[in-house]
Amino acid sequence: MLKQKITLKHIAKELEVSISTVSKALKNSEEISRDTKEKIQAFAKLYNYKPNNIAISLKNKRTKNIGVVIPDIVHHFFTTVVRGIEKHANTKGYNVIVCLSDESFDKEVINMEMLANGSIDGFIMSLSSDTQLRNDYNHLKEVTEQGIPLVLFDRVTNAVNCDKIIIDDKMGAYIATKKLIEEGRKKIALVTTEDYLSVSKARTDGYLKALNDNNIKVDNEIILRLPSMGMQEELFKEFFEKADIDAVLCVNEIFAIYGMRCVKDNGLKIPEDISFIGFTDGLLSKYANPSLTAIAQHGEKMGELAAEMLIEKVESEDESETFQTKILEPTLIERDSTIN
Amino acid sequence: MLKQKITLKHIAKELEVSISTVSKALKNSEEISRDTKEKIQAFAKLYNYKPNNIAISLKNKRTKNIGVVIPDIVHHFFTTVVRGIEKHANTKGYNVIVCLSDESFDKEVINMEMLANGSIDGFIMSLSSDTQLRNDYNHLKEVTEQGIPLVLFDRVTNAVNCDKIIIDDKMGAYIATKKLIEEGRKKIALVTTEDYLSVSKARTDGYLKALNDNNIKVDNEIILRLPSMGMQEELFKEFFEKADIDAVLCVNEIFAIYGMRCVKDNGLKIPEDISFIGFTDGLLSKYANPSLTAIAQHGEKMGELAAEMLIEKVESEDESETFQTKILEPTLIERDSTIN
DNA sequence: CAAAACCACGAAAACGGTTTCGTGTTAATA
DNA sequence: TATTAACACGAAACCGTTTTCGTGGTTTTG
Repeated sequence: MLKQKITLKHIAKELEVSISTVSKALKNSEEISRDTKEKIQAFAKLYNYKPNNIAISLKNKRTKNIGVVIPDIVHHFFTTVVRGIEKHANTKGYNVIVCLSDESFDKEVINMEMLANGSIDGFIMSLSSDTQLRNDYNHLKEVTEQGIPLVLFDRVTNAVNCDKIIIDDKMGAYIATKKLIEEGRKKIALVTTEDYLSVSKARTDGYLKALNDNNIKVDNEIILRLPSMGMQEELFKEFFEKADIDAVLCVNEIFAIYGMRCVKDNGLKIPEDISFIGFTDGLLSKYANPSLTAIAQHGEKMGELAAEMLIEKVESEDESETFQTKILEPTLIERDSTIN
Repeated sequence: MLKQKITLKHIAKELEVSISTVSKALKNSEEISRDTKEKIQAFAKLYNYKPNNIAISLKNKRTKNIGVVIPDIVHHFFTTVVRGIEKHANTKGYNVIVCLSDESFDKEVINMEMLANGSIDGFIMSLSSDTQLRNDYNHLKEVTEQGIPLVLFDRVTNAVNCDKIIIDDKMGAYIATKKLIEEGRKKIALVTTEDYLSVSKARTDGYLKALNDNNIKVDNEIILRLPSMGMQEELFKEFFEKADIDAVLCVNEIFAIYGMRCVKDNGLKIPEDISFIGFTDGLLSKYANPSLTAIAQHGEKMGELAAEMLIEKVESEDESETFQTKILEPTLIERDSTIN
């Protein structure tokens, strides 16, 4: 016994007026007489009429949907970004369609093609590692060529002309390294991933610059480059056993937490003997023991800004192809893994 | 210089055939001659024709979108569920629209009303705490009365007739408590939230039952009920200073991590002096120090199953109103915060 | 009192597809 | 050769809106 959704046609038939009259009456058009409008509006309210979004989308060529394509959602940073996007989108009456590329190029392409066929008004995305590795961005270019606005965040590329929003990863690594140097650390290790991830590269650069600026010689022996995001426990243990270091900068939380555990197992005290700073101020940093001094990425704000930039483009009439790249400043959150 | 999306109409005009012929040709209809089909298909391929999703949705009254409404996304459990949903939905050609209720009744209502007007084929949701507190489920009933399939997960209610999927929280608390008892613990504390959250209540029940089954008297002095999800540090410290306990069961990770820190500050050793078990096996449990023995909720599987149940209902023709409640079994993941 | 202006509403096209039904042409049958 | 069947395609309705344009009836104006 379903309460079928009521349409303009139903109302029109019931009230013996035309569909156009109903449509206009519900929009409070001046064309329609007071009496008729009241009658129609009352009827619509009584039967809880709500216009069909799909029909409106078809007519307006506007879906009020934003497509968000990210590599992973079980990842604190991306999650906070999604929250930021959703938050802003919601206030503007937009819904968020989330697609996961799972770090795979193919999935990224499929998801985008799917959504690009009318399902969304614009994209917000962060590149999969696979995509960055292949260096193939044709799927992004196709989308922008069709006039669909695109905002890239965090993992971006120069190969595509669109709005971008990143945090200054180089600066983040720089201030983190500087902090360690100011503590008096001389042998600062870096734990990172291989360079094809744009962010890892930038962070490494910041680390190197800080060392150079402070006349500390770079020692490749105390830079650990992990082949992928997966944890390689042996590599870790081995590194921390033989490395002669008094501070560690890690490009993510998990590396930092894991590193801290290794050095504690080796009998070192944090932060007395060795300091740690990790990227991405997430749950782990906050609740680690000792709590981890971290570089905050401000994911939520990033999401909000991305949504704002996108919706602005979506709703603006002018087709001018001017794109901006916003750079957010990271913040050092001092906790117990460094000396205050 | 935009490459406008090509439509059937464009193809029809260009090839001087009717729109219907183009439509049929692209579906490889027997009605159309081999020659014409080849010509049309070649042309469509060349210009990369893809049908407009919105138009198809309007015609079919099927959007191939699933609406997911959850209280929060920056929460490991919900995140894993979303991943599970997305994973299954993706294989079935569905997209996932994520809406956050932010634990607010009003937002939950608004989001559902928004999506219910044709944007989605069905809902997967977990109730906001506000909704559970008010005990008002009319927005859910309206949706189901309109014939929109609904699957409730984790935070569910008996007040609504629909498919549900939960984990056996009572059992989870029971096996956790039992594990602690088997370790020889006698004074097992419980750290929980107030009972209006269905899951907290079930977990408390399991805890109580395990104590009863093992003839341990319930001591209300060692049960800490926090008013909300927000951390109340003082309450924590106070509790752990005065409580005479040798084990702790916490209804979430954060409570457990924080509790562990408190008792360590008090000079106790984990797990020698006191054991900890926490609910929701997330990142924190894995990377805590010591790592936290936890009750795994299997969020991803839950999401997959929810999506499966929903899509089944969406695609099934029969209108039979038979609903099922699936109950997943939680698992104890033993780590270093308990004695093996 | 005829012409112009206004009012209140309906018809129809449009958005981009799918699908049913009809129809003109050719080929097979009686 | 007349009849019928098969073939290949087009017209039109439909999904639920919005919006432009037209029109019959009433009111104002000259």
